[in-house]
Amino acid sequence: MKQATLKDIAEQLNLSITTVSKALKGYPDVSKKTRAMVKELATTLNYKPNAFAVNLRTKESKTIGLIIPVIVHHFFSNVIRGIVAQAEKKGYLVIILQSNESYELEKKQLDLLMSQRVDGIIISLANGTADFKHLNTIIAQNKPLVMFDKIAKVVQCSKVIIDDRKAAYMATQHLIDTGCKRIAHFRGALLPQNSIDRFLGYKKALIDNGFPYDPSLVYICECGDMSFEEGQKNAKQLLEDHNDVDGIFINTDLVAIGAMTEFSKQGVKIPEDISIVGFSNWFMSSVISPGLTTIDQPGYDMGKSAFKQLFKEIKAKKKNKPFTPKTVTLETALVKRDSTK
Amino acid sequence: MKQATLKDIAEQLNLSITTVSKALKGYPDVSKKTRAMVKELATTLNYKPNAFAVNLRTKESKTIGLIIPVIVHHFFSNVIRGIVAQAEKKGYLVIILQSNESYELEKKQLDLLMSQRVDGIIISLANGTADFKHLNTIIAQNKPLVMFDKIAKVVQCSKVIIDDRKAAYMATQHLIDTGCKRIAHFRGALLPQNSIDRFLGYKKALIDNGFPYDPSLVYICECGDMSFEEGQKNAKQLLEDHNDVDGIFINTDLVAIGAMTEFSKQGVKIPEDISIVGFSNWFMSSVISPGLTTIDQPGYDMGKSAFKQLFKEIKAKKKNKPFTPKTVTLETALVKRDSTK
DNA sequence: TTAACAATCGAAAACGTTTTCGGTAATTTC
DNA sequence: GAAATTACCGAAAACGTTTTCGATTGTTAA
Repeated sequence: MKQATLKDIAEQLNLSITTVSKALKGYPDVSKKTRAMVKELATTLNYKPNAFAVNLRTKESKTIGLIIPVIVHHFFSNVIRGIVAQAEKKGYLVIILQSNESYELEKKQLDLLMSQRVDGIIISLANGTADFKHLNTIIAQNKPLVMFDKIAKVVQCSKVIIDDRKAAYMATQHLIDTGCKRIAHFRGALLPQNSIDRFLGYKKALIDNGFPYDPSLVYICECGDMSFEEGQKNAKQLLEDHNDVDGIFINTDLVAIGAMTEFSKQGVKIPEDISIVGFSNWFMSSVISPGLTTIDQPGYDMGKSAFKQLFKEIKAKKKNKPFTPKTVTLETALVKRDSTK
Repeated sequence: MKQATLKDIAEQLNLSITTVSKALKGYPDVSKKTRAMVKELATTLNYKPNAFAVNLRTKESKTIGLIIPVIVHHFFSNVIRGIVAQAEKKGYLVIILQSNESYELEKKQLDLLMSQRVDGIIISLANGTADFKHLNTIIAQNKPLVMFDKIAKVVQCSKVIIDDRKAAYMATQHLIDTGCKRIAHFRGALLPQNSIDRFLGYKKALIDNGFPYDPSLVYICECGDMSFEEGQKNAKQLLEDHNDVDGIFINTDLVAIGAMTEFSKQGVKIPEDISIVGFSNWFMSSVISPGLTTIDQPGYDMGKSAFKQLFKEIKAKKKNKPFTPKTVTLETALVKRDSTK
């Protein structure tokens, strides 16, 4: 029992393929009787239009591609959820690819999506991506493209982001407001824009409050799979290097939790001895003890917003209307818990 | 600059579409000179075969569908990662849909995937799914189908599971071995097979060890979005109902963590007063304190295995070979941490 | 020289839709 | 009763591939 086609229905009812097609699509020039007949047979045969043929004919696939660095990640899986939910509302399917933070894979996957003729692409860049030719190729081919979170500012396409600098500023300011005098920062790798911006926000908050900026208080971690361990490692190092640090703004919750674990092990009390602010508001951060003060990064909303933006561009392209890229900046909020005073 | 087609290349080189196609696909009946010419122009034009046309012609999409109850979930996102990684190796793309634990949505999404003509489907059932007509329809249409984790035993298709009953038995036995005398169980909803099996494993371990089975020690939670809160609620209830319980086997890590939080709040010491064993081995469970003893549920491997199984069926179908459904059972292990003695 | 044979190419059909453009029959209008 | 209109239907082209089956050269064997 293979899938039924228009031809099958047409033959059984002694109609033409044309009429069957029009009956199913509600064209006005087919009588009520035949329309009913066709529709009935279609459901009993469990007819489903062949997407390949429809796509070939209409030149759209009702499918979009999504490339993200990692899937198993609270923030990104929330983004996926937002995109998938919104896409489904508009009748779109989502093909998900994981770049594994690799530039090479990212390139290949973009190619794959292009040959799959998806209607649009949403992407969050791999940490390793420093060259943007592959993205510009997509844009040159007039394929709608939206970047989110890990973006490249120089690429001319729509973007959905948070104001990392402002959020980091808020986080650092909160440490200052609660009495911290010497504030360290565990930052991410040098490349992705957000770890740069978060660092700059941290630095600016210090300077605006008349604190000296001390580079020796800034620790780098790659924030990859080993984030938790890197947090532990940096915490250990910090305790060896400095004995006067009383606050840390940490790039990511997971690193922060790693650091907290190390501090607990060494008898350093949080927040009495050291206050900590994380970034992302992972679910986990509300569950550990003490609860981690952090910046809420709205993953679901970013996904939703990214799809909405993409959808606009897809529609505009369909009507041959020009479209100027737009950058949407979502609000973040400081979530106060018990890791700060 | 739109995407190039075979026709474009053919016209520019004064060749037929046929020859261009054959040149690109390495047919032997095209001279080396023309083959080289064609390939060169193809790359400079950035030619990518139109997947719609290829699919329509070859009747396969190199795409599979995946339906899962929730995306933002440590176990499921690991499964996704396993499937996506394995699929990519074989040149397959994955369309992901989230059923939100809804039977109705699940049905619709299966329809969507069928009309999309995916080459096969991997699914983990929604909790609400008690009727399996929609699955049998897929099988009747001869579309490869693999179920994992939340399965329906009566549906005749390949399955990838763990031995929930055995794992639960192990968990309960561990509580008994470490000295617990009165052991409660927080179980999942009544429907999904695994919460039934875990319950049965718990019960059997009690009986095999000469413990009485006391239904009043079994608490139910839906294990949906509110899992953490349900864990808290059940813990509170348990403290009101019983003062002699010294061990709990809990259906899911997240519920377990909720319970632990509640116990800590009420001054109940873990594991001194009550020992706890969870299920799934979420990353979080290794990070909280005390660390949660739990059953490791190998999400990544399940995903990998599910795709491998599906791939076999797809290949078999292509060759018109019959295929008998196979059930793969993956091993689980008890991960001992500090929530048990 | 002719027949056989490679080597190289192309015409055409097919996959299943959608949509344009006519065509026929039935109905209405004058 | 002829003309105009409406209601209903179908032929055919197109979307971009893949693949079968010939067709046309030039080359070798008899």
